[in-house]
Amino acid sequence: MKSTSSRARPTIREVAALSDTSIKTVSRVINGVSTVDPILVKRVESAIKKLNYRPNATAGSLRRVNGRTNTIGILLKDIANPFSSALYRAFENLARVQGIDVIAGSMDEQPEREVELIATFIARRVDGLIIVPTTIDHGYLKTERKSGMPFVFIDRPPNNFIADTVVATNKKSARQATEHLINFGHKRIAYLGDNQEIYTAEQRFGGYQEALKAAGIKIDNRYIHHGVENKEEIQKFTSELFALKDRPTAIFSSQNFVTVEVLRALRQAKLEKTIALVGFDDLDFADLVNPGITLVTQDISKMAHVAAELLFARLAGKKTPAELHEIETIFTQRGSGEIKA
Amino acid sequence: MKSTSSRARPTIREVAALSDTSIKTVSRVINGVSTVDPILVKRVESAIKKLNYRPNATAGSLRRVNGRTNTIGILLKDIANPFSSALYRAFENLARVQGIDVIAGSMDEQPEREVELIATFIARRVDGLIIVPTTIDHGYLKTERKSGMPFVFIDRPPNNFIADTVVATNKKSARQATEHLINFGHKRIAYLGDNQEIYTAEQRFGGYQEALKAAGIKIDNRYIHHGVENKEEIQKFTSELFALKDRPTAIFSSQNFVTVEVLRALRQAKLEKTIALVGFDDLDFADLVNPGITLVTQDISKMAHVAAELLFARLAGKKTPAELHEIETIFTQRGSGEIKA
DNA sequence: GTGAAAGCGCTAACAA
DNA sequence: TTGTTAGCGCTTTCAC
Repeated sequence: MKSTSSRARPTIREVAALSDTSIKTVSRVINGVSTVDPILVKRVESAIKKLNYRPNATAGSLRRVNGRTNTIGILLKDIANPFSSALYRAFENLARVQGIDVIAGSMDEQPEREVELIATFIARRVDGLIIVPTTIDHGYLKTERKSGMPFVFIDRPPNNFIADTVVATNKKSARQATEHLINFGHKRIAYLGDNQEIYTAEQRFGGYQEALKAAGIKIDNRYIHHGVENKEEIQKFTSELFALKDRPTAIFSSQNFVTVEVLRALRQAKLEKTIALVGFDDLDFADLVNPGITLVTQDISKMAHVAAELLFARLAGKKTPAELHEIETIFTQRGSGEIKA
Repeated sequence: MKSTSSRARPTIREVAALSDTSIKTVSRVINGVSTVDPILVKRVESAIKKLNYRPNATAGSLRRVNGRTNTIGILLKDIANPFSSALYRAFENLARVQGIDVIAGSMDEQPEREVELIATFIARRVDGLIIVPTTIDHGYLKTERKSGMPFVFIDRPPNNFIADTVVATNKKSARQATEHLINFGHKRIAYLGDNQEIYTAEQRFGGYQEALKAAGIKIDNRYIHHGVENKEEIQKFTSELFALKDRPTAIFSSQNFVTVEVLRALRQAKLEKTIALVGFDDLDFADLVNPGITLVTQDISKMAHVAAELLFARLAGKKTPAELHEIETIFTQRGSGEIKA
């Protein structure tokens, strides 16, 4: 037998030697197999304590029959964004009760970063992957699926790849939000949102358009802005908007940080009580400003639950076709959306 | 040789067979060893592509000479809290450039959860650990250090355990914030903060006390509240506070979510322009309410940088005594803290 | 420059 | 119930 190095971590072999039994018995004790003599269990446990032995989980999964690492990976837009971190936390809670750990990565909408992170996670042999995808052809995942790795997409569906997907009712909810403004007499309604290549932005803009069309309101491109790279861009667009003779009487903002910038611009122009505002996504201070901000909120907890259940079911062997789940949103009126035209 | 199962992932052995070379050469190609014949490199690379081979990182680290997994663990209070997620993101960025992955866990101030998560992370053989500790005796980590695992504590120091620590200048900054209120003529200044067993709360309360003492103001316990389990509790305390005949003319709030609740209470009582307010921690809407909220903000990015550098230095073998770094905060006046008594 | 053999720490299979 | 042996997929050692 090898000499016990005092620097390195003790291994299962050293525990077996100290407790005068075999490594297999130690393995049984570690894994809580009930058929071990209680006396041996005691001996092994005291040896573990004495040596401060910590089983090596990565070594264990190497030979394990299903090769599971009890880890899932989650790819987010940006963990520092409240939507992402709330999603992450929801998954953390759901995974923990299954004894599963979560590893995460932020992609910042960069496709090459998505590919890179997926490669990293596969190299770590995660059991499954939850993905808020970037705008990219996901065909490259097809070969990956052959190895049995389950994927669940959340917030946006994949492109050119079929997999379980959980999204909010983006189009329908955006339409309802816009109709809400129309019901308050608005006809000149501005739209600000992200690049239309992004699924959620495209859907929400679609809902906005549907509402206007249904109400017989012509779409005016001067009121519409896609692509919100940075705050300055939003400030520039809104200041031009507010300067128009026939400026809009209401604004629909299709994303949380866009709403924040729009609000900032409205307050600077002292128009926050004049121009109506409805936003998509939650803001934790929505009720703290005056007027409060009327918002369409995604049910993040529900989305995470549905996605997690799907993933766990796939891990448990569920073989049915990929499912698409649309989760209802929550609409909360707080004042900004109820300003009349 | 074993037969190639079409279901399982290909291994290095199958790549070697297909490229008609040895597994050692494949290993060299994967790891970018330069001494391989370019022709062999080509053959191996095309076999990798053909088989869609993905190296197993966990298997690799098992035999690797330093045993590194290129993973660090980070233990947070709650990843859904903006302070935590900003920290996480900062570490993610810093680790990525070193080719290191980050795994995280939320502890919700529960000591048993801390112990559990540390055990999990050690079982995964993380190379190092960044910890926002709960209130617990960290003596149990002493045995762990013998195995060479570096620990860096952030936001709060460990108890009964010496390790690198990065904190904000909590006491000094709280004192300055309180002095700021005193300079605006306030003598009745309320304090709301977390349980004093929590280091940051205790330090910040200490700074508050120092400022009052230095100004010759007697501390009035009716104005002080420790322990902020839930929102209702804060609402209850503030409503009692506002009902006092000699109610405070200013409030110092020692934590982000406490400030939000205080603000909510002030607005409900229509006192937000009457009672001054200074808060510790950042709020992303500080400039969007009226008056804007005067805040002491921690330099999260700097804290993460310093902590990460410490950790990487320890991983690189730095053996000097444990260091304590105090990072300066940023004070931003926005109106709420400049209301006169 | 290349490869055969050993072994990392653990679990599976099977024998005792 | 317990232990022995093989082997997970890779890196290391060392000989060629």
